[in-house]
Amino acid sequence: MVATTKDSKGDVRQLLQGAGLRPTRQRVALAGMLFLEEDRHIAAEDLHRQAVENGVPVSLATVYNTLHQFTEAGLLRILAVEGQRTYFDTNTSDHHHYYMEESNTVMDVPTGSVTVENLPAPPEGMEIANVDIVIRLRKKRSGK
Amino acid sequence: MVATTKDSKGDVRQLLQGAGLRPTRQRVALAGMLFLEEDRHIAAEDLHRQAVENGVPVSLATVYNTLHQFTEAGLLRILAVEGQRTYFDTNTSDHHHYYMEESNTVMDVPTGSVTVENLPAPPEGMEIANVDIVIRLRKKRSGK
DNA sequence: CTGTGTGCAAACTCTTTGCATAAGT
DNA sequence: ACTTATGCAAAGAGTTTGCACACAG
Repeated sequence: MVATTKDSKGDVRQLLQGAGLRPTRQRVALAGMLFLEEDRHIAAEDLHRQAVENGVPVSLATVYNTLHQFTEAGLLRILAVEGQRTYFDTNTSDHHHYYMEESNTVMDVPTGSVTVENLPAPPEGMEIANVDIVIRLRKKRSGK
Repeated sequence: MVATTKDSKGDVRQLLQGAGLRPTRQRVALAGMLFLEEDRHIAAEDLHRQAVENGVPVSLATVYNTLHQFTEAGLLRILAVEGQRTYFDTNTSDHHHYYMEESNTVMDVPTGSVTVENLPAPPEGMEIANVDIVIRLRKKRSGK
């Protein structure tokens, strides 16, 4: 193994190499921000801002490229929430989401807490790729 | 309550007036295309193209304005599907969708055929605005 | 008539792309 | 060295906006 300052950093490099991606500075840094923390739902601009704040010089175009490369490698998943922004989800397993319009925020619904029943058979010749559930939340208004 | 399939043109005018919208030519024409047919899932550009093909001169900006006005009036609903396009759904009742990436098409899931169980309580101070389920479909591969 | 709606084009946001330069192996 | 990734800026898609003119009531 390579002697690096942190185990986790080495793991990130392996993750990238396993996906056939060169572990460049930018990719290692972005992968670190994405995968060493809790599950995240993030748009390209947010990740770019965070990278710059963390002293990682990376261009927005590279962030977009990288996010798509990670998605193709199966490390990320694209989230379907309304609006023009594309959110990427670091949790690629089967789970669902809360979406808050006011704050433009996405949160995981605790795993296993929603079940879908009576899924109908899909149309002829098609199969279900996945099921996404978005629970849209609003501020509770008591006496407006 | 949405009167569905077979309204007359007069009903469309009433629909608009009931929503506080002047029944202008463009709005009557667009409403006709939207509400006199089966439930539709349509993007602004598609509706605009259809209008022009039908000999209704309307600008794209007006189509956008109108779609948003209809949405505010509760006649339409915005669909959350991935991608940068905004789809409007003429069926505002509780139902869910198939989405086919290959053809960029949205279809209704037959009403009542999906039930969601165990919906978790939303976070403090929030309430559920609605629940959207998108069932993503892909072509079945024979060897499965 | 009076006020609202429409059309046009420009502005805006998010995302992608082309090409020269920089970095990784 | 040789190849692939990055950065920049410009282009692209989709959507919104401002303002003069047109139309509905």
